[in-house]
Amino acid sequence: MKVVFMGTPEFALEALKALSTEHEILAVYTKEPKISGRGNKLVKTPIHIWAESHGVEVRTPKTLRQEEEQKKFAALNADIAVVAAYGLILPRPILDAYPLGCINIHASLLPRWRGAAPIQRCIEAGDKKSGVTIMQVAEGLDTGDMLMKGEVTITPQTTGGDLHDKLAQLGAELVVKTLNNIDKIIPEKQDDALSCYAAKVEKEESNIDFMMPAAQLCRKIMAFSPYPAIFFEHNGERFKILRANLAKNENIPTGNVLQKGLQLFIGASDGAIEITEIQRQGKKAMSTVELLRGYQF
RNA sequence: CGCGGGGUAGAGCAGCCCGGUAGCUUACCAGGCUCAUAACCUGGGGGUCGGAGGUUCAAAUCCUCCCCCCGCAA
Repeated sequence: MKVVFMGTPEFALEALKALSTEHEILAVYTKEPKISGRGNKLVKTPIHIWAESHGVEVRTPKTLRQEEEQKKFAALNADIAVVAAYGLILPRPILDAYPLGCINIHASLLPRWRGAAPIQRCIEAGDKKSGVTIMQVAEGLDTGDMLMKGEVTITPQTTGGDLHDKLAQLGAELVVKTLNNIDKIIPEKQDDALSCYAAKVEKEESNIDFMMPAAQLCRKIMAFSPYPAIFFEHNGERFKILRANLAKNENIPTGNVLQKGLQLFIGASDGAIEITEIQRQGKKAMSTVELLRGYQF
């Protein structure tokens, strides 16, 4: 099939790679390079870099609202467009440009967790499973008809990063499968009554909230690990918490950070958590045991 | 030129400002003590102090350039 791929972050890359092995990628749409990172350098998206190194045309319009862009899109004459965390809204003319329309790879079991940050929000909420939904793109936010789903389980040890990687992989497999069976798949409507929204992750959220119940704090830490990561401040330094679990038998005052031998605890509102993986500012991530060999709280 | 931290024994850190051939914790090895819930005591091995120049009688420590890692901001 002739495919136009639209995506931006790392999450989309697996899908693009998988599609490229079985289908023809006519062009790639991605966000334009932006000033980012140390030194404020112009950084291209992972999709952009991959496409360039594989000789695929890259397009980086700021918006698809203009008729001119829409015509250029349609002129590619693809069979279908595959979208994965692209970041731009697709207007009607784009959705209707190709015979098979646009399908999206969404990192949740829709209709649960529509929106921007399904990976983090489902762990934070304590869901026992998550997955990927391949769906038709509609005008509403992640409301289109579903074509295919795949599940993965979430354990208390699953971090946002772990889930991200698994879902990216799963999404890649499913989207290929979807394209190969597109004529046999019967689209399934979403039950709006079961939907919920995964709010964008805001910067302020990564500042630790000691008033949270311990269990919830743990989930949030795992959900936000490794990025953006929950942090606390101590001795004027910032420490990212990358992994934590409930500390049942510890009684630590809310908001206190307590070192006990080679263990590190933090008091939440109704109990304590033990930090097991941590990153001191300016340092690499390491197990708490390693840090405590040389650093005293 | 966005702001900043760091690269020192296997691991984690101190020392650097106020130059004088390196220290702590842990791990490892040996011996001792002994049933200790981070067991303890004694002894021991292990380091081109990221790389290259420079200043100096002398540089991990001061100066210059380079490489690598990371936090913040966006």
